[in-house]
Amino acid sequence: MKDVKAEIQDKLKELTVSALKKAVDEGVLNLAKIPDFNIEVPQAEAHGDFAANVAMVAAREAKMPPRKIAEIIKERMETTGTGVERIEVAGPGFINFYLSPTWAHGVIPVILNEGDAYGRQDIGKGKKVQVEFVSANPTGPMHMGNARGAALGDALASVLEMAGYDVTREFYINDAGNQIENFGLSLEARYLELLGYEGRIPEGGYHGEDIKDHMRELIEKEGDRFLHVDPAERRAYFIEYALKKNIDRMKRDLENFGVYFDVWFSERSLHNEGKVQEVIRLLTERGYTYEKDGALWFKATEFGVPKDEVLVRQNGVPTYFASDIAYHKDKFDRGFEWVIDIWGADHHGHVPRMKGALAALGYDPEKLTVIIMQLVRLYRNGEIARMSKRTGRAVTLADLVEEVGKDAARFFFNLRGADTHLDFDLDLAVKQSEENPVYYVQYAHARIASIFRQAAEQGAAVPEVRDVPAGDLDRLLSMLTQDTEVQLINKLADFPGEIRVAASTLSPYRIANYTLELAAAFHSFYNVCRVLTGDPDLTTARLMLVKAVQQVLRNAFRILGISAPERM
RNA sequence: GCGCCCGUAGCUCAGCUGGACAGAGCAACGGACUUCUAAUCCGUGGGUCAGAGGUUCGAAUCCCCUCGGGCGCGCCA
Repeated sequence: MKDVKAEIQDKLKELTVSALKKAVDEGVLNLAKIPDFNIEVPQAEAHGDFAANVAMVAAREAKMPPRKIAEIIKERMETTGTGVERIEVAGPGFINFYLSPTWAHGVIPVILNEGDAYGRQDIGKGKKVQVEFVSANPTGPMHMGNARGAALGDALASVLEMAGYDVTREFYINDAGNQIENFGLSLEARYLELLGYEGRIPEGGYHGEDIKDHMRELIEKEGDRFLHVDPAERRAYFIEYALKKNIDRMKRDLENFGVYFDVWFSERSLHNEGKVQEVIRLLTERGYTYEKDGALWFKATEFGVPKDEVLVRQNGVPTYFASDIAYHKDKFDRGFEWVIDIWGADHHGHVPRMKGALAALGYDPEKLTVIIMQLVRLYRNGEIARMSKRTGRAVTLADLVEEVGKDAARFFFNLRGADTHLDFDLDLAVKQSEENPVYYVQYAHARIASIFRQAAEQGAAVPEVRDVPAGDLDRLLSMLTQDTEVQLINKLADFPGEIRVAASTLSPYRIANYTLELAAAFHSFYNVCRVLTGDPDLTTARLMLVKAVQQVLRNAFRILGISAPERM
């Protein structure tokens, strides 16, 4: 919960504000109110540890050059006992703060004390949020797009948990509608074919090998008895049979990918419980529907959507849209205060009408956030590979895990934002698995584990922080003054802030990038500083440092769903 | 045609939600293992931030337009 860096920034801001107030009181500076400014970290080290942009922000109102304002504030800054070593005015008017190199050292005991909880924040304040992701059609195996969605959604859910939200992971099973009809017809066609009869897969049906496999297996178990069963009846049986197999397999594949859902929500249950009919009735009651061409339409245009949408087809069957409205209504009725959906880019047109429908029902559309994830383009043998599961040739999530590995795949997907169009070169990913960046970050963890094994042999151990007298702790940690040590410690102090930003911008990829930076800082340190030295105090201090690094790596890995190996 | 996303080094991408000279990895080249794992480190070269305007003290970042790529615009999901 503690954020050493944010505390320093707050303190510097307070110092700056009071200096500025003083100047105003003295009449040297003419400002009606304190301007909105921030304490940021300069990208160039030479510019200090922190910098305030207050002078530039205030320049217009104060009618004074920014550098002059900065000087005025600087002269009135009260820095005794704050760790600030010097202050300089630079560039267009930045006030740069140079702190004692040990300003962040206090983060080490914080990390060691908080352990797995280090980085946890409370910006969510326990708010109930649902993250719905993957939600792949249960008509076949999951593809690369689903894999990306799984990696992204799970990491996002974890980031939100770390940020203090009460998160539920949910998978929506599309076990109703047209595609299920086609699924049944496809299964039936294969069944007939396998028994030497003529079968025809309908337009929009499924041609994959998995459909055949299902029926082959069924024939082994139950023979040809369905030849004489009423077609509608046998299709229903085939659907039940294959759907269960597919869903079980999806659960298994996702678990192998390290993704676990709290809720598997069936679309069919919405129909069975009359919730689809109810939502259609409600929309009609509220005057947002009309009949045309024998179908029932939703007046989406009243909500800024380009065209109205069909809710119930001419044949009386509700559309996917209708059940999706019922589904989202149900989400809010279950008490979620915030609902996040992760959809593929091919569904983005669905967003405004979904929000429109929620508004029509009297729900706040702002409480629904839809993350549009750009599609994965798969390359194989240097060519674009079609990902349609209907060709039966697509690389599945299970293939990916087997070929590339869970850790590499999950890390790779979370290295980029949802916005990026992702080209996944399968050959390259497989071939370069040894060079995959995931090994870089995991190696840092394994190296630290190795140090501890070595330390144990030598009888050196990391002391429990609570066993070390406070004065002693400061003395030990203040020995860590080499550049690589200071940089590494500063990086550790960044973690809580990274969690906050990743959560508030819904960008778990930041955490992956952070692990790369932290690992880089550690590897640099490792090549310069020996941990196990002849000096017991220095050894203890460095053991605490690398223990803290290992802890933060683990916390980040947990979010990303990758393992923390003890050896590599 | 209209809407959404993207365009940063040879390649893949960051760029802290407007800050001080644009960064990293891969690829190329040159160095570092009798010491806790060299799956590592250190160094060198490389960019008109697609293009043109605008807002601002200040723009890769925000707004408008153009060009290029992806995806949508179904009584499919």
